[in-house]
Order: sequence, then C-alpha cells, then structure tokens
Amino acid sequence: MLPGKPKFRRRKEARPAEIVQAAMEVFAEKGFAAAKLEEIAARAGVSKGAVYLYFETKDDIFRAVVDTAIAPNLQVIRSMAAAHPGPFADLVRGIFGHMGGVLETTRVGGVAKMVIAEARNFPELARIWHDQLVAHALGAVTDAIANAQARGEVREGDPRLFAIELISPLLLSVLWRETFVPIGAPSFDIRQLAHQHAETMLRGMAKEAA
Amino acid sequence: MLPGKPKFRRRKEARPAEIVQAAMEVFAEKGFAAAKLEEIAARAGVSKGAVYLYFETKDDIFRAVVDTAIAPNLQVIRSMAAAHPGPFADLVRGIFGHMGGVLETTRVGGVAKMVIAEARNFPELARIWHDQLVAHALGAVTDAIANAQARGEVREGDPRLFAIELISPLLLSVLWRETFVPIGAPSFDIRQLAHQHAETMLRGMAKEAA
Amino acid sequence: MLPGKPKFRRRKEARPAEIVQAAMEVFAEKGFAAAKLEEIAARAGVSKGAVYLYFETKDDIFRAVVDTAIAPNLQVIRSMAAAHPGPFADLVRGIFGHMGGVLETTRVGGVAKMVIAEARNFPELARIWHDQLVAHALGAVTDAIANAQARGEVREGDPRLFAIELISPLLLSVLWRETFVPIGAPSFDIRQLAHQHAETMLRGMAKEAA
Amino acid sequence: MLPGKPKFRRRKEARPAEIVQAAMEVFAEKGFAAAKLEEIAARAGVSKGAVYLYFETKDDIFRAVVDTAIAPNLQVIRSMAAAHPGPFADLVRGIFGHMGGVLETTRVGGVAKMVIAEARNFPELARIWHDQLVAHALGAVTDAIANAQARGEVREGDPRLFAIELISPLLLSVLWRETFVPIGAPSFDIRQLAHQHAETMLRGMAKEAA
DNA sequence: AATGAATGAGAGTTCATTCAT
DNA sequence: GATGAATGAACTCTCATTCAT
Repeated sequence: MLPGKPKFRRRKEARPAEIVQAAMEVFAEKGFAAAKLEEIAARAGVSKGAVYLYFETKDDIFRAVVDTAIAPNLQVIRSMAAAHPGPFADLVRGIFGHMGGVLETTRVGGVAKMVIAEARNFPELARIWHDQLVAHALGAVTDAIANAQARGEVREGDPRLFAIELISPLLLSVLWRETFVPIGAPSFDIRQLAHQHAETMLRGMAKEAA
Repeated sequence: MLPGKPKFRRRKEARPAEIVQAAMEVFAEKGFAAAKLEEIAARAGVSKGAVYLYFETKDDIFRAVVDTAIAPNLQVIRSMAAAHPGPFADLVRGIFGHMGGVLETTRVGGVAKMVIAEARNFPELARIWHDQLVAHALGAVTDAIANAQARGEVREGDPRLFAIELISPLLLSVLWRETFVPIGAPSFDIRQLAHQHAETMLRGMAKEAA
Repeated sequence: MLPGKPKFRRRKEARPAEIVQAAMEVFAEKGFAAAKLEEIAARAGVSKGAVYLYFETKDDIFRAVVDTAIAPNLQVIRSMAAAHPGPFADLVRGIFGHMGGVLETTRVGGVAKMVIAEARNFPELARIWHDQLVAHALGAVTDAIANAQARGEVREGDPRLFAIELISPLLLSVLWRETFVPIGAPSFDIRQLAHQHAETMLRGMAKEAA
Repeated sequence: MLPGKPKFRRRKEARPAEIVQAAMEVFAEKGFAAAKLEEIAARAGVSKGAVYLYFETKDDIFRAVVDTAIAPNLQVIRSMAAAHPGPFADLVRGIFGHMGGVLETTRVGGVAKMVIAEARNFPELARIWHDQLVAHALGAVTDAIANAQARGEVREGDPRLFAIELISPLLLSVLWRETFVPIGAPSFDIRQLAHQHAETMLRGMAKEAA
C-alpha cells in the first residue's frame, strides 16, 4: 500500500502528559482565562479535538496541571521531614542547598503564580496545594524548629513564624522571576540568596550567647 | 405622588473612584479575565454603560486600579528613604512596625496578586510597579543596609539580598491572605510576624562579636 | 444679578432648521446609521438633549432632512412645467443652463445619495422623493418631449426614455462628486457637461432631416 | 434510528462564496450598518461564529463583497477596450447591447449603491472601484470617442464628457431599480433604454453634415 | 428650555465545546 | 482514534434615548 503508515506513532499513553506539559506553559504565560485551547493543542502537537479525548473541559486541564506540579515537590518535603534528627544548622543548610537547585530548574514558579491567581476561581486547587504541599512543608519546618527550640538550639519565638521567615525569600524569588524578569528587571542569584539567607536565619534564630 | 426613588443620580466627580474601587474588588476576587464588566458596574452602583463614560476599555479600568494602588504605598517608601541616618536597628524596627499596619489595612495584597498574575499580559503595569514601587523600596532598604555595613553595624554580605530577605515575609503574608485564607487555611498575625522577623534579621545581620 | 443673561439668545424657532442643516451634513458624510446624534448636536451648537425637544427620534431627523431638501428643487420643476409652450430647443437649453447652477451650489447630491442608500430602510422617504420630485420632474420633461414630438420637433421614440437620457448625466455628476471626488478622483465641470449634453440631446432627438 | 438531519455540514471551500453572496444581498437591502451579521449568517445557512472562520470582521465581508462584484464587470471593460478599431457606430451599438444584458442579470446595481453610500466610510473601496472599474471603462470609451473624432466620425466636443453622457443612463437605470422599483414606482426596460440611447447619442455626436 | 450623566438594549466578536467526517 | 469546521453562549462595547438637575 504505497508508503504505508509511519511505523512509529506516538504512544497514545504519552498524550495526556504532553498536553499537560503544553498547558502548563501556556497557563503560566497567559493565565487561565487568556490561555486558548487552540494554543495548548498546537504546542502539544495535537488537534483541538484530540484534547477532548483526554480531558473533559478546560478546567480539567488546569486541574491536571496544578495537580501534576505537586508530585515533584513532594520529594522535597519528604527530605525535609526525614532530616529532623541532626543538628538544626545542618538541616537548614541542607534544605536551602537543595531547594535553591530545585527552584532554579523546575517550573514551580509558574504553577505557584497560577495557584495564587486562580485560588478564588478554583478553591479546590488552592486547598490541594495548601494541604498536600504548603501545609506539609511548613509543618515539617515548624516541627524541626520546635524540636531545635526544645533542644536549646533556637531561641524562643513562634516556630511557625520562624518557618515562614525561612521559606519566604524562596517564594519571592520564583515570583520575581515570573513577574519582573520578563520585563527586563534585574534578576538575582537564587542559590546565593538561599545560601545567604540560611546563614542569616541561623544566626538570627540562634539562642543568644549567655 | 411622592417623589419615589430616582432612577439614577448624577455624581460625576465621585464616579471614577467608585468604579475603580469596585473594580479592585472584583479583579482581586476573580482575576482580570474572569471579572465581568457588569459585575463591576453593579458593585459601583451604576449601569454597564456608565462605566464607559469614565474609562475607555476594560484594560483601562485595570490600569487605573493598579495605578491607584501605588499612591498609598509611596508614602511608605518615602519614610524608608528618609530614615537613613539613625542606627540601623531603629530603622528596621520602625519600618516593620509601620508596614505591618499598612499591609493589614489596605488592599495591596489583592493588587499585588493581580500584578503577578497579569504581568505577562500587561507588561507596562509590571514595569510601573517595579519602577515606582518595588525598585524604590528595595533600593532604599539596600542603601540603608550598605550604609550600616559601612558603619560596621551589619556583617558583610550582598546588601540587595539582605533587603530581599528582610522584605519577603511581608509579601508572603499578603499573598497568603489572598490565596489560602479564603479556603479556610489558618491565618497568621502579620504584625507579630513583622515584629519577630525584625528581631531575627537584626540578629542575623549583626556584625559578629569579635 | 451679576453679569445677567445674554441680551440676545438665538431665537428658538431657528433651532429645528439649524439641527436639520447640521444633520444633513453629517448624514451626507457618514450615512444614516454611522451618523451620531452627538455629532449632529455638536454641529448644530446644541446639546444632545436639546435635539429631542424638537425631534422625536433619529429617524425623524432623517425624515426632516430629506423632506427639507425637496422644497428648493420643486421650484426647478415648476419652471420646467411652465416652460412647455416655447420651442423645445429653448426649453432644453434653459433647463440645463439653470440646473447646472443649482446642482453646483446646493447639496442635492448628498441628499440624493442618502435617499438611494436608505430607500429600503425608509420606503416612505423614497416614495415622497419619487412622487413629489422625481416623478414630477420626469413627467414634466416627458410631457414636453411628447408635445415636441406632436409638433414634429422631435423624432419618434419613447418620450419617457428620452427624458431619462436627458436627466441622467446630471444625476451622475452629483453622485460622482459625492463618491469619487473625495478620494481624489478627477472632477469635471458640471456646467460644461450640461451644456454639451443639451446640444448632444437636441441633435440626437431631432427629427431627421428629410 | 434513522440518521436524522445532521446539525451541520462541512463545506469549507464553498463557504466564503456563499457568505459573500448572502452578504451582498443583505448589504444591498439594508446598507452596511443596518445589515446584521446574524442575518448574513442565516442567509448563508451558517451560524454567526462560522462567518468568523472565513472573515476577520464585518468590514472584511463588505470589502469582499465589493471586490467580488468587480471581476464580472472587468470582462465588459475589456471588450470595450478591444473594440476600438471598427466604425464608431458599431462599437456603441455593440457595447450598449452587451451592457443592457449584464445590468439586467447581475447585481451590480446593489453594489454600486453600496459603494456610493459608503464611499466616505470605506475610501479604499471607492478608490478600488474607481481605479479598477470606473476609470478604466470611462477611459476606454473616451479613447474610442477621441479616435472617432480623429477619424472625423464624431463632432468636436470633450470626449470625456461624451463618455459620461453615454454611460450615465445605465447608472441611472440600476439605481432606479434599487431605489424606486421596490416602492412600487414604474420600472422601465433597460435594454430598450440602452437601444434608444445608443441611437440618440450616435446622432447627437455625429459630425454635422456640411 | 436646556443640559449631559446615566441607561440598557443590541451588535460584533471570541472561544470552549461538539460532532460529521 | 483524530481532525478541525461548525456552533452558540457569553462578553465587551456603542449609542439612541431618558430624565434629574
């Protein structure tokens, strides 16, 4: 039969992931409402109709994007939780060393931006992000701090607030990259920030020398 | 025949501000694209058509909202810039005391969220926010830190990164309030966070005792 | 009472005519639908609301404009009808001499354009123009031709078609001026055309020399 | 379950022409502004949205309509230009014989009306009509007349004005049909007019017998 | 009488979703 | 399964008309 069909066609099981990947890019660039299905389909290399073979609605795709972005970050959290025992300074330096790399190489920034922007329109997603990711991470860090306080390594103070103080520059970094770098504002070195902040916080939280 | 209630009232001077106010709420709740003109008009207590007496397009309203939110914050920046001379600790404690109040009482959070979400679709607005607000604030704090370093009050380290470390929990607070509080996540006391963070940073940045 | 009211205010009886005049210009320029009431009011030197003191609707203004344009042209027709008796050549030369001037100095062109364009949307107006103006004029000329034929001055042929042949370059002239002159197309001298056409038609309609 | 009638049918290639055809009718009837997209779509047998698969804006459709109406008439002009050589009388009789038929069977009248009505709002279209159609036709006829004058077949006189005298009853015919026939005014036979006018003009332009 | 701010029906346009092919 | 032409609900924006002043 003449040329015949191509021997290798893309595995159909790969499609949903490709669509989610494409959607993540478009949503991160344009926001949920301004993202057009046609563009998502085009970037995924499929037709508009094909998207509907794998997802019911545009909302669904959005949910899948946001859900998908959780998994890789769960790892980070687990490593945090696992690190409890050692001395507090090691934990902090370890986490910041690790996180700096993760934030620079993944697209968490874009997804975080979307979650923040659409939290009111997709409250389930905000809840999922909070419950599965943010609360866990914050909780793990808070616990570690509380433990360190109990061990006398960290001065008194609300451990949850300490945790927020610790984490917030990382959030600011990724949002900055999404918001101001595209318009030509100066970027800054996330790893260096992570390093410097770890030192600052360790000193700032340290039990004052008698 | 009693007068009855008039179908409408002429309020030419007050309208634009009322519309901007209403728009700020709706945009903050729904995001730019999902905000419907009809709802903005309704919340402002006018008809759809009346909005177009004062603004050319929906984009225009958005711009006005974002612009409007800058003014009240400029004050804060000026107070930062003015505060240079005194000892560094006083400056930091003063700023955080002030900012905690501003963030709790104004709607900066909602506008910041919008700027982050729509930066790619409205780059001029991101630029205005960066140039008029963020860069100024960051610059003022950076300068103060550099001065303090020169005076030997603050340890070595990149002063711009120190500035980011200082400011970031405040950003996280307002975004948290916009994102996770509406879904029932626990809030936290911004003033208390500001207070604790001021102490942490002062210790963390202090010149180490020889 | 301080400055007092101006001593001379425009007579209110003059208003409707001023509005009609302004409307004629705007309608001729933009067409009925694209003409904005605000512009008509502005050109008439009154407020939008004032227009509604004299006219019920935009349609009404249009009707008034088209009606108004009939009167001055009725004169022409009467002069045609009155001229019956004399020799046919005198009649034709007289009419064309007169018409050339009228067409160059009045705005019939603009109104004719409007009647043509809006005949389907305002059939009463088309009917009024037809019955009061066009049919009269055509009838008068047709009669004069029929008479001339009866007197042996004009060759055989449908007198109504002869009338159309006579009149049509005048219509073309005014429409040309409205349509193609504004875009920079070359104009042409209507008086000269009228003169030349009168001669051509007199020769062309003449009883052939035996 | 019998197949039932499909909700829609795919007719990608045929659509644009069908839409232009439908639009021509609606525009000719209502004028540009009063023509509603919904009606154009309905007459073309498609939904409102489908129109936008083929045309960007309503203006675009209008342009396509006016452009489309040029092609069939170009033929006429070419035949005019080609006919130069023979005796002038043959040329004129030939053209009028041909034109009478074209005008009666095509919708040029409606389009001409639209061009006249919207010339100020769509000057490009007026220019296209002038340059591609009107100026060509007028030029061809003017040349033929000038040649005939050179050959001594036609009396002295401005050849361009002669051309206008020749053509104008045809314009009047089509506009009459668009304007006054719909309101019940008597029509007239375009072919007969063309025939009679050809004879009148030939006599009227003839070199007077010495 | 006169103004022009305010109204709201209605039009053009977009785009998620469907379905004939 | 895959496509993309076709749909139609929904949204922004316009402007003739109204009415408090």
